[in-house]
Amino acid sequence: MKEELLKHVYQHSLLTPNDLNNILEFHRKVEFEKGEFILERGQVANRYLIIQSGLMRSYIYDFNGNDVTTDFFIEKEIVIEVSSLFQRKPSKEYIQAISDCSCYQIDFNDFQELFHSIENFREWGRAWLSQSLFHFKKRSISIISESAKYRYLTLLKERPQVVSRVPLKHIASYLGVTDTSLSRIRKSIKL
Amino acid sequence: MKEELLKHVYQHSLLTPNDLNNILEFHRKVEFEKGEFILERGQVANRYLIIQSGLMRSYIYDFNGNDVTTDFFIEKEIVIEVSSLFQRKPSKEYIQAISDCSCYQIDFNDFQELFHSIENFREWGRAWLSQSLFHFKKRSISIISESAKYRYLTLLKERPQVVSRVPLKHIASYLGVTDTSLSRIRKSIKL
DNA sequence: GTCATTTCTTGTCATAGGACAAGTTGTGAT
DNA sequence: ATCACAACTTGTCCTATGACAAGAAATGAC
Repeated sequence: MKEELLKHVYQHSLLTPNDLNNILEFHRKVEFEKGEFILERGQVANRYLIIQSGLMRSYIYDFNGNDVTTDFFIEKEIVIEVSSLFQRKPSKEYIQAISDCSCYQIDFNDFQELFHSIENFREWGRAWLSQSLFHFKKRSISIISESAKYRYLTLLKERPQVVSRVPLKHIASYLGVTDTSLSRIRKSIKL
Repeated sequence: MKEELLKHVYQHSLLTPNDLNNILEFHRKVEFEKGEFILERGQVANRYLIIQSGLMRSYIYDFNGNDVTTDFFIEKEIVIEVSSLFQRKPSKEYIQAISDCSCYQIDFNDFQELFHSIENFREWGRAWLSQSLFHFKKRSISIISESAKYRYLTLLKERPQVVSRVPLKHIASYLGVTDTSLSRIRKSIKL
């Protein structure tokens, strides 16, 4: 189970079975209850997680004091606050479990050791970061140039698991609309 | 001149003078004329640049065929399309010189060699990528939760060089408003 | 210079989505 | 079962910004 999950996450054409086993060794199981914080504003992240079951979200308070969901994390995904973890600085974001979650965690120090000792692991890591950057670029463009309805339909298509399991208001803040508007968008789709 | 510029870009507490010299060796001067493309859609990026003088922008065509500016690059900044360069895949974006530019370039293969051989260089690289990710996250949040006027004022404060040297329409598409609106925003500020 | 093209401004009108408020439904705790 | 609270819906009204169009100003080519 652990092995299957982690191999899926770290699949990268160039990692040898040996490297992979070495990497897996450093992951240990952790559990979180619904509502629990994985990271809070002001803390320096010291690990990242891979979700085996459950659902999380990251969010931030904007200058009006509204909470804005920045991302969702579901099974087989990596839960990380990149800039806090890799720049060793206090997080602006919160990460919270939306449901009970069971995860594997790796500590920063162990990650560092692997990163600097396994060339193909850093290739994997860099590719992952690049992918993530691409994702956030796309998100900006989508907010700029697509209607709220279209953005919702896209999310529905690309992340149906998220849409069906997360409270509407969090989806709304992720999409950049009010919960009222999203409720109307849903209505207009059903009709 | 070269040395000063590149040392500024690669400043990272842990790089030794020796490492730094090693890195500088692989950078060579390149020039671009106004309007010239550094990268076009469909190409796989094979280098990145550091601008010594001049100004560039990256953009993408959204699904309506409008060009959306994704970023600006000025002196002392790194011009790169991360996901194309590090995932070795065709770029979705264009990068174009807005004015004549003189730059230093490093090829992907040389970068790879340095990246995998100098531990502190990869620390620098990872920190840079993390910072960049943070920047794009902030951008999404800003588009979601701030008014167009406020976003413009912020850009004006944080990147005055960009605002004063780039045609209004590119700034408008970067901010996610029409050029008409931005023109009105400018007017309202002057009054 | 002068012509063409691009950039920017301004006007009018339309509309997506916000603000606020009231209600309804759902869910969990005891 | 019932209470409290969170989640969602719906109504009314309002505003920031878009769409389109016409003109003015700046820029560049010859």
